[in-house]
Amino acid sequence: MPPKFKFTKDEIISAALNLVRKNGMSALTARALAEELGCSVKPIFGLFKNMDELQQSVFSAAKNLYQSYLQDSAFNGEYPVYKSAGMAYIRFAKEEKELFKLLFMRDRRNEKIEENREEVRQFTDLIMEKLGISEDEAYMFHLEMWIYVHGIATMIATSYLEWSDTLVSETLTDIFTGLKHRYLQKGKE
Amino acid sequence: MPPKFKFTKDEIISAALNLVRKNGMSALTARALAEELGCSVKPIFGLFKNMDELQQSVFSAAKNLYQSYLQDSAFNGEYPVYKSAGMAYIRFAKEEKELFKLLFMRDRRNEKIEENREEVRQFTDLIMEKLGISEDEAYMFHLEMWIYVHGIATMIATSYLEWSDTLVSETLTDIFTGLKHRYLQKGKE
DNA sequence: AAGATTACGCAACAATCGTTACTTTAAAAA
DNA sequence: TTTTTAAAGTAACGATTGTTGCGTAATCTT
Repeated sequence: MPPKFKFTKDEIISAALNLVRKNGMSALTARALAEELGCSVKPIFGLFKNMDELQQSVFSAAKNLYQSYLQDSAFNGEYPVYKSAGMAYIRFAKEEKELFKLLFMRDRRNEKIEENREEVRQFTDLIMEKLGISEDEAYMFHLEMWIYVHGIATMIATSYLEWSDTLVSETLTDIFTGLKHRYLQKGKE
Repeated sequence: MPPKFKFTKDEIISAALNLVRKNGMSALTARALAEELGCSVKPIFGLFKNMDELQQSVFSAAKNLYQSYLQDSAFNGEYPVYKSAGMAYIRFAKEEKELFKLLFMRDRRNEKIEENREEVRQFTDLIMEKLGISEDEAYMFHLEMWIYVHGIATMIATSYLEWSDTLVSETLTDIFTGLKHRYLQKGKE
């Protein structure tokens, strides 16, 4: 009886993500999104309770996009498993600067990295096995490595640094090697 | 003939900086600042052309505060000169999270670190002398070191990481040592 | 002490935001 | 074909922002 929906939730989220990836979350206004979709604001509020709910959806969509970067990098086989995660993080920072800021340069007062070791368990396990060090050491190893990856990524996302994939790759290897020597030496003392 | 000014430019900037350091630049509105000062918005626009000009002034004030961190750390003598700069950067990130974001986590499309080598000349000179490597190598050395410092600082500023000064200091030394070995070895090849 | 000058407080303006009555209209059901 | 139902369009509302005109009042000059 009623007219069909002009847009699906996914179409709206996709258009919203498009706005956000170009100019950040602040560019996501009801009217701007309506213009992007070529309609009034009504269809938006028909499918989403309010702009907050839509923002959450866009945030999730951004996470999914990052996950696809991780997957692609891992299955690509260009790098070893552990390294491919770092390369994906940095490539995401380069190609999706606004989304990277949204996901990884936001305030995290309620989710400290030190508190959710579980999330990085896959990485620490890899390192434990590869280097034959304890879990605590592997955790610190990964944290130090990730600080470096995060440093490069944030610099690239803010357009403060422009490094080629090759240079990034070489440097990550150097850093990894340096860390490895330090941690293996630590074990001998 | 006219009544006295109720506030000086510096007083206004100081109050504005107070708002920004607590809740970021978006918290700096004309009315909020007027409330903070206990006056109407008129005195603000009497001394500043518009809010943009005031924002610039607050930005400069934030830079000055960071400079004082650098100075204090350098003259303190707790760390070697080069290290004190990194420690100051990280301490600033910890104690002035919002100002750190404002200064060092903003978009820099027009001022790439690779383009203004001059700004970091003081550091590269230090490293050239200390390690006896070329200017290009010293620049890369500093860049790698600074990526690490920046990584820690941004994590701390976003409350994603909480490290004691001691842990930061020890880790920076380890990283520095690792880098030094790599760069000295590179020279021998 | 009176006058001139101008900073200040009040209140309004336009612009922009999220949100929502009210109306229109498309499309399924009769 | 007509009726019904709800999605979509229009346009308004209230809130918040920067900014400014107007009247008041403070203080220096005379």
